[in-house]
Amino acid sequence: MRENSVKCEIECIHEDIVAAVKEKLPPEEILYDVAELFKVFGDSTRVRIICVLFESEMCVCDIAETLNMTQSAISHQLRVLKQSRLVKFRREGKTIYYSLSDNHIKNIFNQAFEHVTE
Amino acid sequence: MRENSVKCEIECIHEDIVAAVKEKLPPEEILYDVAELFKVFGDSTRVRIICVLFESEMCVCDIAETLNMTQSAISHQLRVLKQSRLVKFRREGKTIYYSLSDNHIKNIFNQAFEHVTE
DNA sequence: TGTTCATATGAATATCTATTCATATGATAA
DNA sequence: TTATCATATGAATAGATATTCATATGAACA
Repeated sequence: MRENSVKCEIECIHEDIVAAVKEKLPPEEILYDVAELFKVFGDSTRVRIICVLFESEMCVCDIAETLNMTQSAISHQLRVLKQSRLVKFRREGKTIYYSLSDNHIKNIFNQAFEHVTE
Repeated sequence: MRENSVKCEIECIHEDIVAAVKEKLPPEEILYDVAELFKVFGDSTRVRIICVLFESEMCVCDIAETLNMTQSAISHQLRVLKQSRLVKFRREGKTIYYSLSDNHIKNIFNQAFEHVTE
């Protein structure tokens, strides 16, 4: 990866700063997990599903109807959210109701809303 | 899109809840922008660049060295961050120093760190 | 116990995007 | 004014992923 360096990497590196920052960086694994979390949030369908669930628990078909998408598309995305443990669900008769399972989500989204609306 | 509905969309929709939630949802455009923001955060290289910049402003080559990646790869990703106005830069001689341009980033990342480390 | 129906899923496709490689750009320093 | 070098960029490629379509699953209810 570093093999195709251009000249500046030989000339202009501030070794002391690089070393200091390297030491302060969170573990690789944590940074990877953070990116994975944001990746889940980085799709407008999932963002819309999450915002729907901020308002009310809902079954798959209601979410699909609300967002004007197919039941299948919503179900696939709910799976992604389930695998990330961002949503939970309960059964009532034949219907399965989905809801958010984490408090951080609201905080993260509030900050994001502030950012994009300022 | 709604044409290929399966039966439940005819049978099991709770029209009142759907209508109420639809009304409360933020505008489409805002939701789209939020997803776009998270999409930028949803890449481990960009997460690492941002975390580097939490510690110190840095030139492209220093970031590349710190993260053990090529100058080109970092430059491409810095462009994405610039276009989203998440980083700013200043020139000093031949060197260009990059830094974060927004306060919300730190808050959003702190929440994300809390989420993944709990 | 069999049927119904809300939900889940597998395969296919189309779109998007991160990195590499090679090279351009353009501000600085001489 | 020219040479240098830190940075930027275009094209190509490989890998990821969102949606669709068709169909499976399995809990509830009769």
